[in-house]
Amino acid sequence: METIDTSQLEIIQKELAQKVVIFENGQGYIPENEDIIFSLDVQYVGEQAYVALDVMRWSGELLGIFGSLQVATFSYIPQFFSFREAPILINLIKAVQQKTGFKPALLIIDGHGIAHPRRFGVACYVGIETQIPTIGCAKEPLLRYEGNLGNERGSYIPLFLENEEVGSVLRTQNGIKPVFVSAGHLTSLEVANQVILTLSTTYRISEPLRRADHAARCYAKGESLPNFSIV
DNA sequence: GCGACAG
DNA sequence: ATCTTGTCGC
Repeated sequence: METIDTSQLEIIQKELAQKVVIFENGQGYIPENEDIIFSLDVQYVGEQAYVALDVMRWSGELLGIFGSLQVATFSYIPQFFSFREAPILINLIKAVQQKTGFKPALLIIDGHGIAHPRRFGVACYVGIETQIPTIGCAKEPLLRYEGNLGNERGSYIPLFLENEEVGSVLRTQNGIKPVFVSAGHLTSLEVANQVILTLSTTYRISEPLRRADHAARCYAKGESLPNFSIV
């Protein structure tokens, strides 16, 4: 087992976090019908990373799902997840843009944005590197929170860091465990919540992230899938 | 000091 | 994330 000095990584995170731009509610990126949205997820087999990227329009149209096999070069450390996964995600985003010509207006990442101890989740890393508006949506919280969440779809309670609202505990389906939403770059928390809720039509997880998750799983198992192309 | 800790 | 059985429900 290799011990890693996370104190140096914390310094790097704090520096990079200064490049992150989060807008107040009502400002920054707001989705429009023609906008193309990229949503990504990864399945690991050891250090082999099977990455999938869903392409859809905000209007709902599915344009395709793309994948690539990459190798993770950084181990998973809680709070430092971005150093492992962001480079992998960025590689596929750039490859898909280059090979298909799709220009994403928004990226949706499986993980946190600024709802992170040093305001630098994986969605922030991807955002500042691509300079594309980015939202993070995680299945587990990284910041502690208190309060009672309403049982109905759309209920949410804020996630605070040093008295600042940095994210939301958002219920996407009635009576179902919530997800944890935050802005990653160039958008607002309000838009992040609205986008995730709007795209979570049937299940706890939003449709594009579910498709990416499913595609990455099939890809990792060598199973074929319609609309899926390796880039 | 001890526990908790995205994927 | 992954390792894992049966089971419930659409």
